[in-house]
Amino acid sequence: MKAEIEQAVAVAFQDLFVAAPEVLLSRTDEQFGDYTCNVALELGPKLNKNPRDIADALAKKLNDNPAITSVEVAGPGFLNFKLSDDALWKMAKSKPTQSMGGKVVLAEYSDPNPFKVLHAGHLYTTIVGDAVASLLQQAGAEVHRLNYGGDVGLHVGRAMWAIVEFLGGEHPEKLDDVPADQRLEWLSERYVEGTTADETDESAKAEITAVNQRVYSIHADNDRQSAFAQIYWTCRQWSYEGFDKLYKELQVTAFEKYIPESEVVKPGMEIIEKGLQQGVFEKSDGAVVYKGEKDGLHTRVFVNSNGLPTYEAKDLGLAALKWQQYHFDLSIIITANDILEYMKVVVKALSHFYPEVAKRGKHLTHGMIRLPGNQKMSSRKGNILRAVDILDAAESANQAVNGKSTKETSLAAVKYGFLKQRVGGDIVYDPQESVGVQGNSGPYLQYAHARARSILAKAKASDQSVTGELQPGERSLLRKMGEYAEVIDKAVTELMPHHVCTYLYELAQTFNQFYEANHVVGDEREALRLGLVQSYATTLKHGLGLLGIVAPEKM
RNA sequence: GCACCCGUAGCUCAGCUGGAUAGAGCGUUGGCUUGCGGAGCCAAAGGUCGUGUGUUCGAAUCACGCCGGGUGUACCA
Repeated sequence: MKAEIEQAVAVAFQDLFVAAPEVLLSRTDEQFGDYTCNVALELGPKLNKNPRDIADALAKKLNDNPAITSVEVAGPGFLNFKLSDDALWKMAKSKPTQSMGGKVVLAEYSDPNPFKVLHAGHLYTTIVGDAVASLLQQAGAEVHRLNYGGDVGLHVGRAMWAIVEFLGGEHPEKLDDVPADQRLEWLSERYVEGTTADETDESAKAEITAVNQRVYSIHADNDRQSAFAQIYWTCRQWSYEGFDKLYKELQVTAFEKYIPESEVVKPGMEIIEKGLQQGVFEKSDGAVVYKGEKDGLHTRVFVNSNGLPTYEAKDLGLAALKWQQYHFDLSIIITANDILEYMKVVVKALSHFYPEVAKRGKHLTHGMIRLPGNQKMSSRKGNILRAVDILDAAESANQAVNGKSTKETSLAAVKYGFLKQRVGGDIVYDPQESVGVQGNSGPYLQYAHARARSILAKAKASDQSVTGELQPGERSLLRKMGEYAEVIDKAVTELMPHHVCTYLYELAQTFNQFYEANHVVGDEREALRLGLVQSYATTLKHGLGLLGIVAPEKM
């Protein structure tokens, strides 16, 4: 409908003034109409004409469009369109655009590292990534959800060193003594110990460097036998099992697969070799570096002086691997913004080998996840904000505020609390507010949905497909529902799920206003109004579904 | 130093491909209930959109400077 009117305006404009403008309609305050268009204002000066005259001429020409009941010229030259009731009904039924139809999209997010805990940032990208992936999927994309994590690297060296210390030597059988429900906790304690030793103890540091090398060797030699390797594989498995358990609890869409860093070492190193020959990379102080200064960036180490690949080299390998396996149209990576500059260097280096891959990549970044009150968290020493801390906080706040806590509401609280904020800056998560019985929260929307369902349940089964002339309150509601498809399209284009949150909340408010003033069950307009309620509940549920939030029938 | 990000109501945030009186939630103050789920609705108070200049018919939105906060800046990820 929007596109049709834009087209009509463009044609009318061309008829009148020859010039062919790009016409964009936007939503406007209901007091002005349904859509507004400022093309006259934009082009008036260029055509040396008074914008109001242009607008008047356009309005006259557009007045016979059946979808439009009135075109008014307002202010300095806005064209305000009021749609017919028929058009509104049609729009409320329209589906979001299949703008990604047939496209292959990779979505990489969450990315926790084995041997470490899942922290609040991982939780955030898990939830946002799931929503972004769902949005793209509904737009027709073939989405592959990928999870990449460091099963090799310095942090593993640190953890493995401390694990062996703890076990009093390379005794894999002693791992049996660690209770199954405490494995993740136990591993992260070892990691913290290893990190402390690495930073404070010179001899430990040397040992950790050696242990790190040995971990790489496990993969290079495909070692499943040695005592050291057995410890490694067991602990890595513990990590993956722990991650899976959390994802299941979160009720997010399952990942298609994990890509462990160890698998991208080889392809990464091959690119480094090639790049050294071609002069893309150079040796410096025993390390292999990419000099980013020539591109306005900075120099980064891709292979350290011990001959081990850094994250940079592995990321090159990851990109190559993804490309070979999927030949994607778009590859999204969601991470914290502290690696933004880093990623630019990697992408620049990558563009020498896979220019198309570099072009099709999209890096979404987010800020710190904080609790209210600005509690400082050090990522170094283990006193970080963990994923489970957030979930626990939501649950106890739910209990405290509402006197009861269900999994549905607690999860909705966390997910909506994260998602309603624009992806980019720091995220403040307030458990109290997120479970809030009033206000802009996940549980509020769940309640709004349940209430609508309850009205429908109360009504006698009747024809809910009645359309017809609308009264003001009905019209406002239907008008708002018609925005849904546009909002989803916008969220897809911008990869910004928060637009969906903002909209759903506004929709619920619009409904509540309607509901306050209009009876549904038993009213002479019951059939038509039931149709509106039905459509509202469905829209709400669908929107929440895209955000990964369930909408129960009852609460 | 250089690069990038951020600065909108007491708090947490929308709005940013320039447009009509800058919007929500929480909190504060007041009102609405013999009615479909009051977890609601209505209303009030609260803003030099960090700051200055510029571009424009028009700037929270674009450009540049400044102030304030954050992150990155060679062998961590």
